[in-house]
Amino acid sequence: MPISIRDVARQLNLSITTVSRALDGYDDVAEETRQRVIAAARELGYAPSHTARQLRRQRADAIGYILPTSGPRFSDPFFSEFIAGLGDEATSRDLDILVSTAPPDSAAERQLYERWVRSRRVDGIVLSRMRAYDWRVKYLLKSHFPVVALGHTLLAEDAPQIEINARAGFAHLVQHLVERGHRRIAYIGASSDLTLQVDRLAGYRDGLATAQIPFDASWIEQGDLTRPSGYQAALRLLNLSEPPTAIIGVNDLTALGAMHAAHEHGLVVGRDIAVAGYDGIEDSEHAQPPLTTINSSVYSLARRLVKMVCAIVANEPLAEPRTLIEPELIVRGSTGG
Amino acid sequence: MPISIRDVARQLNLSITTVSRALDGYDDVAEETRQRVIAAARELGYAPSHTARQLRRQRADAIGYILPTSGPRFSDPFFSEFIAGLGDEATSRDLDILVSTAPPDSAAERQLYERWVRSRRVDGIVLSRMRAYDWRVKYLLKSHFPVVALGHTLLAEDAPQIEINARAGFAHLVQHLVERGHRRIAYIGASSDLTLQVDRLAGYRDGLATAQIPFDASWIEQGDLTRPSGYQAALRLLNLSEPPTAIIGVNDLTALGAMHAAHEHGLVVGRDIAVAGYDGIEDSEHAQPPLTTINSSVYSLARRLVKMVCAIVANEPLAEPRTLIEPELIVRGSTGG
DNA sequence: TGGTTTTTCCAAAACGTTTTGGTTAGTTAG
DNA sequence: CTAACTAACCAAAACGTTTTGGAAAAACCA
Repeated sequence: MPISIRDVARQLNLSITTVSRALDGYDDVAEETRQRVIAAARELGYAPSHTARQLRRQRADAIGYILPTSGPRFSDPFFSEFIAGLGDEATSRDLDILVSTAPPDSAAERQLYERWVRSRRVDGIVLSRMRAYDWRVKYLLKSHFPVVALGHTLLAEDAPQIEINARAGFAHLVQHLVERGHRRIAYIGASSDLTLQVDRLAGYRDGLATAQIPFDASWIEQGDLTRPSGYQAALRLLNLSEPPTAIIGVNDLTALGAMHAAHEHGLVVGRDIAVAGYDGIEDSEHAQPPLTTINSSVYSLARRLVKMVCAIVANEPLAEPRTLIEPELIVRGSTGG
Repeated sequence: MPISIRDVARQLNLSITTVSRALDGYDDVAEETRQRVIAAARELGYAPSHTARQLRRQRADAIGYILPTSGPRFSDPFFSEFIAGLGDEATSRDLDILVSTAPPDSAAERQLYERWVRSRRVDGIVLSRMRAYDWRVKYLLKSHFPVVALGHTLLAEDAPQIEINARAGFAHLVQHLVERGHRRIAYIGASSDLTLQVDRLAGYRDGLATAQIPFDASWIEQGDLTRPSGYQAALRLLNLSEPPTAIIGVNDLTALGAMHAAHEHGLVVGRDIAVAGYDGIEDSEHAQPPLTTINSSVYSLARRLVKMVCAIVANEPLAEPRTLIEPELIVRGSTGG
């Protein structure tokens, strides 16, 4: 059914070698022959079998990304932006993104990564949602498998990465709130397994220290990076005998959930209470009022990661195996801006 | 570097045939031999090359989905839910989802589909955002390529599909608004190239006719399924000399944008104006007030589509080549519920 | 004219599996 | 004892390309 190179060769009474070399631009095929081959291939609708090329060239022409899903209500816009960036960069290089899904830190996740690596299903892997002692990094580095990460781990050996300086960003965010007169500043975090939590909490504490505000553990809550968990955590904070006058969410979704809780508590966000987040997802602009956040351009980060992993696959030296990007604070109505 | 079946065979002094048949469960290998093979494979960390298996078995073990992207601000939660559903169902079947990105109805999109089909890159393709005269359906059917679609086209021959009865859903939604006392009900749609627009507009008009409200073209606006376009369209509607008292968005993002415009216009959504959407994305619950919408469980639809395309790939008869699902109206605060 | 170089084609091997079609030794039944 | 059957292994072919290493004819130069 599908046209193979043998069909083209037969029609032209040439060898399959000549057809292959003609289509691939080898200079030992006469130009006239090349044009005949190109015309016949087009006429017959021939395209090389991707699988056969993969096998011969030892290339999958795909970059892998495992989406950390947790069931049906998986609607974090971070990931649709991230995948769009991965996809657009891959497409521009005639690569595809191979996507699979697994709950983070599960046996299923492990099996997937191992399956991909062992069977050479993809040429490289992009990681996100880094854990402090991330087995994925250990495994992939040990396997000498091309990998890049958004964010860092606390491991002695780490994957090549792009990192946003969240610690500085958070300190800056606290400073912004202090300048707005806030002294009771709460923080809703995530699991301390995730290095993003480690960094952002550290930044928060840096900011407090700089402003000489004593750290108070009752201002700390934990969510799971989702809007509902941010909502629940904020309800608890708002029910304190001395509630905070400002809440920082570990990410935008958490902060959006906290805004919801504040609204339900009869507070006017931006006047009675300040709320801020992190990531700069599109939803943060559309909140009411718009959410103050720290912008990390997810789409372009994703594109850079693909570029980076492709360089590794091609055995090119990385200009910068670790890139640290200074984030940008975007002040909007949710902190009275 | 990677372990091949030859390494396993050499270690056991067996043929590669025996190793292959032992691992694949053939009954012409002695049980004792099989156990030795399994142990050696595990010890050596052998996994079959996916590529070589693909070539021999003529299977890609992947389902393709091309994400209709339009640049960096691509953050429609519909797609992260959809991909999560695709991925989870595929994973449960030891398949992967191959994702690529292209602007809808572009040359790039066409090239991608053709590349995938011709090179047998994927075993089947899932389509969404159906166009009325969708070239993709024509091309894939003509190529006898396994394909399933979320939604229908207006073509004489259509792909196997799952369809939500949006027409009836919209009529019902209009009825709901009429019961709430609304007679000036506007509709913000999308491009009429998309069959979702054709169906939802028809349902809107059905609802007006049933309520004996004359259709008024000045209540019709067009967006592009994004929040910002919904916002702009709603501003225009609200600036009419006789503005509508209710606005229906073609999808939830459009409606959320319209809510934003209403807020800016000083209107209280759910009291001064009603707004409703379609899709039931998670964001619709979290709007303030929560958005009345028509629920279509994106995640489970995606899972069903994967199941369906796998049946086609396996040459199994489809229980239902066309499934029509009746949607559920979810009344929330945005329509005064 | 003969030797050397260049052009342009081609057979075979390679990639790593799975499947086909045997072969051989051991066992069983008449 | 002999013929038929079964168990359990194996070489070769297959999948569809790309690459290696020639071979042969034409062109060039002394």
